[in-house]
Amino acid sequence: MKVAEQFFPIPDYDLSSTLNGGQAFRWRFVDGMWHGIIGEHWVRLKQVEGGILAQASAQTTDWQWLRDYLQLDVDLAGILRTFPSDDPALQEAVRCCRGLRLVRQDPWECLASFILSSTKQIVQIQQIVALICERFGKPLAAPEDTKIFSFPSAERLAACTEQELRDCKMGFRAPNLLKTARMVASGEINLFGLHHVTMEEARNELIKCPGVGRKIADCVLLFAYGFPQAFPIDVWILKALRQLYFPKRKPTTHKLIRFSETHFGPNAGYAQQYLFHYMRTRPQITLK
DNA sequence: CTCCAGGCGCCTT
DNA sequence: AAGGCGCATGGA
Repeated sequence: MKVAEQFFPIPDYDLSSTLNGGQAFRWRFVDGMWHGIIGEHWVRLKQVEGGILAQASAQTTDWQWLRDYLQLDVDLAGILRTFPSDDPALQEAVRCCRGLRLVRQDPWECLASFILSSTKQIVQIQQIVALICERFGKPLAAPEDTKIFSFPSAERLAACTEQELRDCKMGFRAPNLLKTARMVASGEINLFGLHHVTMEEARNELIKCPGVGRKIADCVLLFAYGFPQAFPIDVWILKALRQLYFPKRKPTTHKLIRFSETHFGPNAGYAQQYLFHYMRTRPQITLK
């Protein structure tokens, strides 16, 4: 197999916690490499000394799509310095998964994936996403004999029946994904436009989609639009915030939203991802 | 078997 | 404003 190969020198980039940490759902670890699809590119990434080794199709000469996705130009150390210094729990979470990053995803793929995420475990979300890609995605030129597909466009999903989507095991989320796909395909929601408005305006637009509330909107704001202060509060973060910061009381999600806006600073979204990963990988330490 | 999963929307107080 | 509940499906 002929492939193009490129080395990206970068410190503090942990592929495992980044690609398998519940931000994106199409990465698989095979024979020591992370296999993924970004737009219409297949790619394989390997964690090596001092950076990341990437393989892509042989005709690849421009790697900017990968640099953008991995956010290689982000100054992680600078971001970590904006975290509150008087927060031992957060500092411990950072020590525990140093090199965890946020990637920059396609808004439609991110929105659709997180509509499928509600009350599902990450493994199941991965399975559902894999099914809709196989069935409704565009076949892509693949290395060796593997079959790979793009993430299905909003237009393609908009043309599905609700039953076709239910057959991908998404249950009650099917009508939400279908209606949202139709809103995006028709232009009723303009996902491209949200790059140029404030976070609050973008959130208000996203929440118009059925099946999209505050939490899912914040995931899209953080993982696709790159608003670093977006702070999605799911059940794990809810537990973390209550146990770490309010062990006596039991504040509501609304109160915790207020707390997160002031406590974590301009990169609250990164702090959220560290706490999320910390809770999921070491729930028994200090927190239970 | 029961409980719960990167929630949302709608229904009661 | 705050809390309860149903929603499909499958792991643990």
